[in-house]
Amino acid sequence: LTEFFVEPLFDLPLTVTSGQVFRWKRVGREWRGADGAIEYRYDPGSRMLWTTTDEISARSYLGFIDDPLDRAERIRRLDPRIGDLACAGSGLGLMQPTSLTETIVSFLCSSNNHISRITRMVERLCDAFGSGSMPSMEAIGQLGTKQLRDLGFGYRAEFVVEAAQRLLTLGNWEASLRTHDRHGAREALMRLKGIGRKVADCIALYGLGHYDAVPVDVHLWRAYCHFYEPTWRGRSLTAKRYDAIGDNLRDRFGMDAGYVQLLLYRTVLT
DNA sequence: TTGACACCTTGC
DNA sequence: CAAGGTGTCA
Repeated sequence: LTEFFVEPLFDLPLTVTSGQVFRWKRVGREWRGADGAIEYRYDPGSRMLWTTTDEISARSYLGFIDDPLDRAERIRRLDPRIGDLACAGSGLGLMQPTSLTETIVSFLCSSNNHISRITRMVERLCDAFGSGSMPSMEAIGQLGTKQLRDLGFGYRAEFVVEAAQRLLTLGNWEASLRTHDRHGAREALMRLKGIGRKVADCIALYGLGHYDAVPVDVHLWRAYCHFYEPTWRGRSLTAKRYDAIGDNLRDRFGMDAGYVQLLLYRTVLT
């Protein structure tokens, strides 16, 4: 049981509501969140964070870094327009959840879906096991697709169960995924039904720590067209254009590419 | 390589 | 009627 003070520069509510994780919610005056079996509570008034893990791990999870202004300045130097967003949003953290199972399940649920429903689906899955925490991949692999449909997963029920079963055939699937580099991880993940480029890149960025992964959703597509490729406005997001966007942002921002993606996404979000 | 379409639910 | 896409098929 750990309690610590969160620096004023870090914006926890902004960070945990930015679509990187889905099990945070406001309860009265405070915020409560969960990552796998780890629990969090935060009081915005006192800026105190309470957690069942240790402070180092909690800060890593939240994407807290010591030099957010340096990162913002670094980005501003590479592209002043994006840098202005970075300076304004320097309290936004790039999260690193420890539960890879939760990240995979969450983003499997994210396709063609609302954040509010993604949250409901993940919460219901956790509640279905009584513990209230994310079940193991083994437990998920043993679920029936009907059970998940009853929990509101819709057609993604098949994706989740099949993905779990496929991963489990790897034997030590988590260690296996973590040995890959960014591209290798994406290739491996995309072999699973229900995981395309976008979902694979989300898992690589948030779940596997590949900070140069660039998930491209419809919001980032619009923002990218606005800033970098006006001729693409109104066109469709093809696989080729998708990969060109990631390559370009990596050329421009290097290992900050994933964070730039988050900034742009968060900015466009209502 | 590109575009078109269906797909479970739910929130607006 | 669209939502942080993906699979499938011309």
